[in-house]
Amino acid sequence: MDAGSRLQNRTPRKRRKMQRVTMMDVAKLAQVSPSTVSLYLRKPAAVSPAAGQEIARAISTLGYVPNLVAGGLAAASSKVVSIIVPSIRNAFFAETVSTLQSELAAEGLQVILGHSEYGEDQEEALVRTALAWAPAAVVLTGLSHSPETRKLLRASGVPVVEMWEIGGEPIDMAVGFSHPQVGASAARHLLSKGRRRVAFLGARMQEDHRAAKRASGFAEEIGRTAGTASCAIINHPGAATVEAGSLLLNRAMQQVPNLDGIACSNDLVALGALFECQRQGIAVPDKIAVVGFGDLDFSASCIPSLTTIRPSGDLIGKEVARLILTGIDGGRPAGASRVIDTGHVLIERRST
Amino acid sequence: MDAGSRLQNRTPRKRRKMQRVTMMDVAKLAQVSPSTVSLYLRKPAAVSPAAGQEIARAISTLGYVPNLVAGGLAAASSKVVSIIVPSIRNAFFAETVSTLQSELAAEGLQVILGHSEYGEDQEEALVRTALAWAPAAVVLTGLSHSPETRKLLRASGVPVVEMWEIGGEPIDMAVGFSHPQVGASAARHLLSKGRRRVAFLGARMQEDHRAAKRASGFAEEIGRTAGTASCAIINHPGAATVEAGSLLLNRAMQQVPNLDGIACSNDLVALGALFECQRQGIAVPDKIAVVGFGDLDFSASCIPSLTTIRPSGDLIGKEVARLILTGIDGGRPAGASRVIDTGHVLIERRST
DNA sequence: GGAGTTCATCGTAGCGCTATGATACGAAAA
DNA sequence: TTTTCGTATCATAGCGCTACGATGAACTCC
Repeated sequence: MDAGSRLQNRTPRKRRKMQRVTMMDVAKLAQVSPSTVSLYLRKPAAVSPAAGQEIARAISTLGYVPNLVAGGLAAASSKVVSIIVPSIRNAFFAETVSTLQSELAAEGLQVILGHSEYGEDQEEALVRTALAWAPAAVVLTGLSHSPETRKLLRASGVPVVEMWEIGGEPIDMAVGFSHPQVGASAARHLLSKGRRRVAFLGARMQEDHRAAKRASGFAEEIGRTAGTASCAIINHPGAATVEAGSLLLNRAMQQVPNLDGIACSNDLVALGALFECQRQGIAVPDKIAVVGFGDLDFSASCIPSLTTIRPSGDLIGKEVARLILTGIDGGRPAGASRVIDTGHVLIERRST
Repeated sequence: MDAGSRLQNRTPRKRRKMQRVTMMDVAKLAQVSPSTVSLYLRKPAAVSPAAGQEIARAISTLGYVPNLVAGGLAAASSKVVSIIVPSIRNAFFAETVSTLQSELAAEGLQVILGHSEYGEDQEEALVRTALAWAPAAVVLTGLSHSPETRKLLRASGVPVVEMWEIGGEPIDMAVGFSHPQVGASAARHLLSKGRRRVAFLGARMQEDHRAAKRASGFAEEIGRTAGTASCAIINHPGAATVEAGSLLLNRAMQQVPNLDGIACSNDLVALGALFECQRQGIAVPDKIAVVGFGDLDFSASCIPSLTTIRPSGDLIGKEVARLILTGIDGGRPAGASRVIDTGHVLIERRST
């Protein structure tokens, strides 16, 4: 078949003609070109007030909603930030994501959420789909990722922020604090209260590397002063819950005779330990001092109120947002400012 | 200037040539056409095993990541579900979102998250941007929305699921339970325990309409048996926290002499009340019985363990996912199945 | 008055993919 | 042998928008 006949029987195939209102419709009604409408939408100051008003009127008359998918394709970068956290059920990450979402939304960026359930393979899959959106940035939790994940992200050229942990080599940028130092702070605090027979109660530490690092920071600091013999690290394979706290306390008491202080990887665990002490009539802090981590909602109000370490998930969210936004505005921060230490604060209350 | 010269000085403008690996590159390497690659990616069974293998090899060699933005534009519907909740810090919604995200991710759908902070205007803005993504579905919380929000969503033709509440006219589909009935259940339970001088402790009830409905359901049921005189509804303008629970309990005791039972709009509030009782030496449940709502992590473990109502945020998430997925597969459910009642369960523990 | 300089606006080529209908090629049926 | 049918593959027209460069008109400056 020759080109002629091929051309001949080419029929203009019709496509599901969306009756979506397009920018073209707005342009026609406002008597300007589509480019002007696009320009108005992106930088209103660049079009004349007269035209601007006309366009605004047309938009509201037609109920025009811009198609960000098309915009993203044309601009080769969508107004999307992909956030991957281990679990959104975790109050820490919920707080960070919440703050981050607010800050980014204020600049017209959407948040796409994924959770990895502490699995590196799952994280890798999430990163893969995340990149498929040509996102403005990708936010990951922690510094431990599969080599493939790092490769993918590096190759993509997309700004990457790793949050909730510093102290290693970030892929691109990092915002967080040092987990070993958190453990050490807890240890020093217990030591300062004269405790020498202590334990660290953690949950899911095979997968939650950050919790594991808090534990080893704790053990190291204790070892320096009191010797390792009197420091146990107890792990609960399941999630960090109040119930896990009860179980862990009992195991700790078995393992460390005359236990007089515990640090918990999470305030929920600490609360569980507190409840268990109450149930067994163990005086807190007289007999056992308790330090938590997270400064959750209830920590100031429980009985006794909980000494804990506040990591400021909120501040992390804000800093991540700042990093992303300055990154998008052009100059990506270089050098030292690529890693931000948000620190941690020990809040002393009645439980120690 | 005539058309000729216009044509003449048209230079092929170069555009920031992304060196992104495209489907075309894969096609070239695999010696097939781009359509075949696309087809393989969408329905692998439709291409021959030989071609499929060749394509798979090319994809992995090049590290090809499909561009979902382009795909979404071409297919006129992106693989995105937009979820809008009042607050992700709230454990209820965190649970639902988490479940929903997992279920949808399994089908290749992404979740875009927004939170409205209980503001209808903010919700409207979120819906507007959500629609700009041509999402596969939009998920909202509750049945109360601004008229403009309803109009936008109806006009868009996008499947809409409203969750966490039923008992009104949904925009499209709804999954949840009746909040007045939850209040009534709590009331009946307290009445069955012989309590007659009761209060409902709520937070943020101006904005949180669902909490307000639980309160009025509670008051109504109490009024039917014990008369309204002995039932107070106390509201805390701030968020539903443990601390609010303490404050609210004190106000309730002032307002209702010989208070002997409380229902709380949230387990955190109940926990605060429990702590306050402990602090003041008020016996629970002997003197005051406490019913919560939510069955949060700590509710089974606290002292005394908390009688509460479980709304199953998890189940809601699953059902919403099911509705969305069947909707996408073609036939949108009609009639009664557009509203799913996930019910609620009262879990009796030691606090009553 | 002519040459520059702004400034607002416009025309249109892609962005990378999917959907549509066409087509090539065997196998089965006539 | 011819016709029909099915299957695998292909070519290409958009999807709706943004970015690029062009075009005039209005000003400014010698």
